[in-house]
Amino acid sequence: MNNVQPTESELEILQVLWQFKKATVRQVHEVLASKRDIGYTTTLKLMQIMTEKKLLKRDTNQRVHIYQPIIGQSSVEQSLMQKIKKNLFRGSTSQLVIGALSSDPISQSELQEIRDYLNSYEKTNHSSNPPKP
Amino acid sequence: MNNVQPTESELEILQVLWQFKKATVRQVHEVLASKRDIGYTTTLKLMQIMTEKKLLKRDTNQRVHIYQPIIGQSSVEQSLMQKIKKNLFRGSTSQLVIGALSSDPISQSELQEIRDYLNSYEKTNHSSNPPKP
DNA sequence: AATGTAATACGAAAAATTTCGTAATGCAAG
DNA sequence: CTTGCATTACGAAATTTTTCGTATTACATT
Repeated sequence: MNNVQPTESELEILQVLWQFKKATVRQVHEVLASKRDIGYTTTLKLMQIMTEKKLLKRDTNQRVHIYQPIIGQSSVEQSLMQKIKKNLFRGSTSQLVIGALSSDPISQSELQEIRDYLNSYEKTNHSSNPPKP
Repeated sequence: MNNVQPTESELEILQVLWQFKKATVRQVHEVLASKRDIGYTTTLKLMQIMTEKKLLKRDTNQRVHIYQPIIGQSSVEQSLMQKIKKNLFRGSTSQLVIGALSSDPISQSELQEIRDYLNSYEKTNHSSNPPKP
């Protein structure tokens, strides 16, 4: 369940489904339509294609189909970040992180969140010279 | 010089040019071709299109044209990271950073690099409650 | 000057993604 | 039952991105 590369539009839809857990086409469409110009059948078609691609599954027992994401948010995050790291930061995780940090001003509380994460990371991971690809 | 969204292939080419500072089509092509199957004229055409789009500039004084990137690596990094943050991390910078961190194991030295960055960041930026979009 | 080589120019095909029109279907209200 | 409405199914157009074939041009070698 690794190298998933949803398209731009597919990501929009996954976003909604990750949040809602499950939803009808109409529900998803309403969210998309609130953000940009898009027709209902476009949303429908996309979700149908995503179902073929096994990005989503659907329950067709009811007249109104219920869709659910199959792939998890974190696995998509992972592969997207890996790709960016590879394509833009020459494979350097620290550069990627620093790039993320400089993408915007950040609040003290967010800063603290990150420090906490770093600390916990260090505790659970003692390998002083981890693998290089 | 902000919202640049190079395509996948365009990014490959920018990568090379950011590294080389300037290069001919052949030089760029050789790098791409070492990584994947691609024809010379494909590389050429891409670079010509990128020149039209003002992603690159070229010196046509010589028979062999010399290309240079117009957009900087950091501005592309910025807009890419912004986009991912928005589309995948619901706008949270700290989540983005944590996502970057968990994209792979990280070495002590890289970890230190990040801590250093955080420290310097805190020193130069005293706003305790920065803007939210 | 003629020829061979390597470069650019250009158009268009191929592939991938996004969009939507139209038809078919099932359900509910009258 | 029939009409109206909201849904899904489906095909294909439109758009964007990638790819490459062919033509043209400039230069170096002979």
